Amino acid sequence: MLVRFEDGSSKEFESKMSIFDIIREQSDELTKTAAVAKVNGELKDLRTEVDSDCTIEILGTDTNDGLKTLRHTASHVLAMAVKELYPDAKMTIGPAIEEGFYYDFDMESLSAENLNQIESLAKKMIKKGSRLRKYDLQRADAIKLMEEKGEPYKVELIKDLDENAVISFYEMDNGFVDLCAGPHLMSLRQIKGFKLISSSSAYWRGDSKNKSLTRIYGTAFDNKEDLEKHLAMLEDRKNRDHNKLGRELELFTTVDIIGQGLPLLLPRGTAVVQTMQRWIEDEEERRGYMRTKTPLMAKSDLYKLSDHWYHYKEGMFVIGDDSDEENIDKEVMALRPMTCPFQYFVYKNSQKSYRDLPCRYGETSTLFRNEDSGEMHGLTRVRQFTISEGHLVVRPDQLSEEFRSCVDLAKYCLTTLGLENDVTYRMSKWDPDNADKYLGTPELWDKVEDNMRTMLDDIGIEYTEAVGEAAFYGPKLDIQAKNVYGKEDTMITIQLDMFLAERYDMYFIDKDGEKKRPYIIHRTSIGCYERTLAWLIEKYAGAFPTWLCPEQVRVLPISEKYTDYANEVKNRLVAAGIKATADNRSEKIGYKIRQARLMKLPYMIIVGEKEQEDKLIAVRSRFKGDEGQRELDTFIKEINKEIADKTIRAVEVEDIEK
RNA sequence: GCUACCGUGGCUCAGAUGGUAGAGCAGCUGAUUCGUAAUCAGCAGGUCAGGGGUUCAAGUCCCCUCGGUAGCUCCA
Repeated sequence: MLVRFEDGSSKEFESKMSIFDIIREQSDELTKTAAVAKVNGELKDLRTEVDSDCTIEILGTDTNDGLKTLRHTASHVLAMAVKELYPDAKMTIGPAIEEGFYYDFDMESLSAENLNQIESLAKKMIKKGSRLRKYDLQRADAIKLMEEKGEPYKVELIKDLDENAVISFYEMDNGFVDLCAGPHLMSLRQIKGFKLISSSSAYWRGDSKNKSLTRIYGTAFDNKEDLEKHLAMLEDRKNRDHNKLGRELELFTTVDIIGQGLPLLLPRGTAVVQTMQRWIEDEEERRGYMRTKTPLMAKSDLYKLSDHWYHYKEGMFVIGDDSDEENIDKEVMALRPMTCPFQYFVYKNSQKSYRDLPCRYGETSTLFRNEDSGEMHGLTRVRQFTISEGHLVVRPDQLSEEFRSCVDLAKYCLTTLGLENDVTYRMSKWDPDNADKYLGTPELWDKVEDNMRTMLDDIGIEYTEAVGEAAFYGPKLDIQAKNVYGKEDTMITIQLDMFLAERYDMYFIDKDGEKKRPYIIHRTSIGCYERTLAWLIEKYAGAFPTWLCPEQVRVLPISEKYTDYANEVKNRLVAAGIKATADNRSEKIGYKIRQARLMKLPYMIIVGEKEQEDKLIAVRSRFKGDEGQRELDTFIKEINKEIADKTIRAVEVEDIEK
């Protein structure tokens, strides 16, 4: 057989051979770094035997697939160590994930100390080294083996496989065996950095009805330096975490007695949000939106009309008891979890002609959602939030153009905030296997999803498709972003809805004089302000672009002698519309600068004898450090341009201290 | 909602095995009047999240509630 290699070379082999042996024929060195291989483009374990002409791409531990293989093998080492220390632990699954691996066990939960013990044993095992031997069993034998080993979860996994599936196992030198499809490293010696990160819990098969398992997260690398770098990066993330930074920078706080998921925006946080809100409201109005202001609550009947009541009552704050038979006539209200029906009634206030469409309604809308207690987090998952909500009522022939304009607006917002490269687009589809969760028929869903796909392809954005992520009334384009810990959230969503117009009996009179159903686009432009603020804090580590800063300039007199001049400068800045303050405390200049830097201010103006005499100012920025003296008017002109243009100024000097 | 961990002055944290709370920063007062990331001194500040229990004695042990963190599950 003829084996072709990635580099273009090829070699003839007599008989069938494992990929590993083929690699060894090539070079002994290569066996030290090779982790896995692609045979004719398909990922294969190095133990795989080839017996016909093929192309082989050898993937080292420095490649994505190679590192993934290494980490998968590391998860087996973890399992081996756990089984040695906790023989009663039952193994379940242990895959490689983005930044490492995890393994789920049915066992007691673990303390940090337990984790350390497991880690040291695992490291010892790696140091000792072991080859991994792979062997296949028929289904029945596989079940028998795992029953003998007392691994009920493995038995369950095997039973899910096809009757005549061949099931592979990997065995270590010490006899530790794990059911696994592979691929795996040939031996443990390639694992050079191993670290357990945390333990937590996870449900068996990801279903909250199932048993809660103990999950151990870890990571592994093919060299120590990368591990160190990774751990340093994990540490650095904490410094960007909005939940920590946002409190330090006095942007928001929470108060036990006020309640979970109910953050208080402090003056600084409010200033940032207000700046965004004014910008977005103006921008939307420029784009033909009409602003509404609708009630924060309504009778339950309103939500019944849309089916929200039946689909999401658990997620609503209901006022009054609708199960109280005695007072069946008593009004039951609910705080609104969305704005849709309110704006529908704005539309329905007058009869609409085809000429009136599209109707674009926008509202800075406060919503209430009764999230489960374990779900709340900082500003990203809260029970009350304010969103740049909007609904477009459109004729079918306008759908495509209006959808595009919504995407356009969202992209404009992202670009202006400097976030456009940090998002991914996801088309969220319904789940035909859970049809009762959705309104409408499969035919309609197929139609509207095809429609969305066409529009997305037309616009030319790259997107993934996700089953079961749709709203109950239609598919969504979700714009996703990851937080500092890599957890993904929806920042912006644009949804197609072909059901609710009928529910609320919305129509327009078409050219032919007939009543027609409009389509509705549910959308947000900048998302909800709390979540977007959180995202911005993490993106900029609290050092917002100047136009968003709650305090743009702080005037720092060298000593109290120059307080009057400092105030004069500050007053002129404020009069010019700049968010400026003066720090007139009798502190040394270095101290004042330090504090202003810690609060991540973009500009400091330092005034002393020289400036007062020459009627100048000395500028220090977080972008360039000491920028020297200039006229105040020049500075005002420059900063006002920076604010008006929403410039994102690049930082040219590094912080001396974090 | 589940599992685990955590909750000590505004903030960050120290307070083995139960013996009656301590530091730094911030704050206040005074001194200092200073040229680009921390001037000095003094003062004040805590029913140790809340409630219940065990004990001669609880910040420390147990239970409940509230709140926080991580992961899971959920997210119109």
